[in-house]
Amino acid sequence: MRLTLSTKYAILALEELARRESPASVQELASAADIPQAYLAKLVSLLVRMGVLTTQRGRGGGVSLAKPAGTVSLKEIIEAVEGPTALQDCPFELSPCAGDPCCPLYPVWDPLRARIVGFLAQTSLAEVAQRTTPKRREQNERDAE
Amino acid sequence: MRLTLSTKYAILALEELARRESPASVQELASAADIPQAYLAKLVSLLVRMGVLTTQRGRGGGVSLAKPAGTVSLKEIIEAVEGPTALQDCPFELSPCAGDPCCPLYPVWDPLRARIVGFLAQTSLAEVAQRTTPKRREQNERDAE
DNA sequence: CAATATAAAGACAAAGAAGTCCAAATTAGG
DNA sequence: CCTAATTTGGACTTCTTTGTCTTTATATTG
Repeated sequence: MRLTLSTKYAILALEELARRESPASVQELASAADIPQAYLAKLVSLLVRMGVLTTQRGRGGGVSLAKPAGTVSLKEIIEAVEGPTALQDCPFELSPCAGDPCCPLYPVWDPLRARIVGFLAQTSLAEVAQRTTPKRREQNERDAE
Repeated sequence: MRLTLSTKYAILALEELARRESPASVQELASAADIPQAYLAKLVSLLVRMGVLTTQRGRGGGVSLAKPAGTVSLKEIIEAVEGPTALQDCPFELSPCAGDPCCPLYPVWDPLRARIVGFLAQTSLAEVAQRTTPKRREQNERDAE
């Protein structure tokens, strides 16, 4: 359960993409979601390798979702960015939590973790994109200043 | 909710200390809890400044808890190490979660966060030290190799 | 006082995350 | 074919975390 800024960027960019019909360029996504463009370009590259995005080079090209937004879970995105085991271990790192009942925090942490992961697996990009209100977008824009 | 290795080290070292009656040297703690000694020395120094530990220099000196282990919460320790707001924000960092209902993850994350923080506030170092079984200690020692 | 054991503090190195820049490859349109 | 718009890839910087090393300050014991 160690999430970096890259996860935030990935979710924000994919969210933005899910709200559009047509492909968007990295530049458009970066400015819409307020993400450093060159950094996002690398993230996009990673997400293509992980099968979350597809891209089209050249004029008129851009980035598209590899699957419908309703079928992409947050869990999938996080694992693509942070690695396949990112959601398994305890944030305290006292030990790899999933499967070590000897950890003193295990009895409390594990059920919570299970609920979080369950939620992430259940929640699709489409839902997040829809749930993000215009109000929140304005807030983000203000934060950016 | 951004926790680093330092938090793990702090909890392990304090746990070890809580199991003893008398002060222990940084060296003893480091080897018992398998933490790099010089790094732990700095952590101890921080925890002294934050009022969690007291130290005694010179021969026969060492590190002691500033308060009884039953009165030190995990929350306190985490905030001492990571900063006072470490437990407030969302691990996805989509926005500062505590108090931003516009975040699309807020409705799900915030109750979970509240439960985690509640647990951390309720759980004392003494409980964790007690709950840590000898089996776990052996496991940690094996892991160290 | 001398020797020893200890914490404290600072400089430094290593590794990873975040961010920037630039050149190359690819595609569309004129 | 040429140009513009794109992604791709690599080199590089900067910052934070983690880790090491050395010196200094402080206390105890004999």
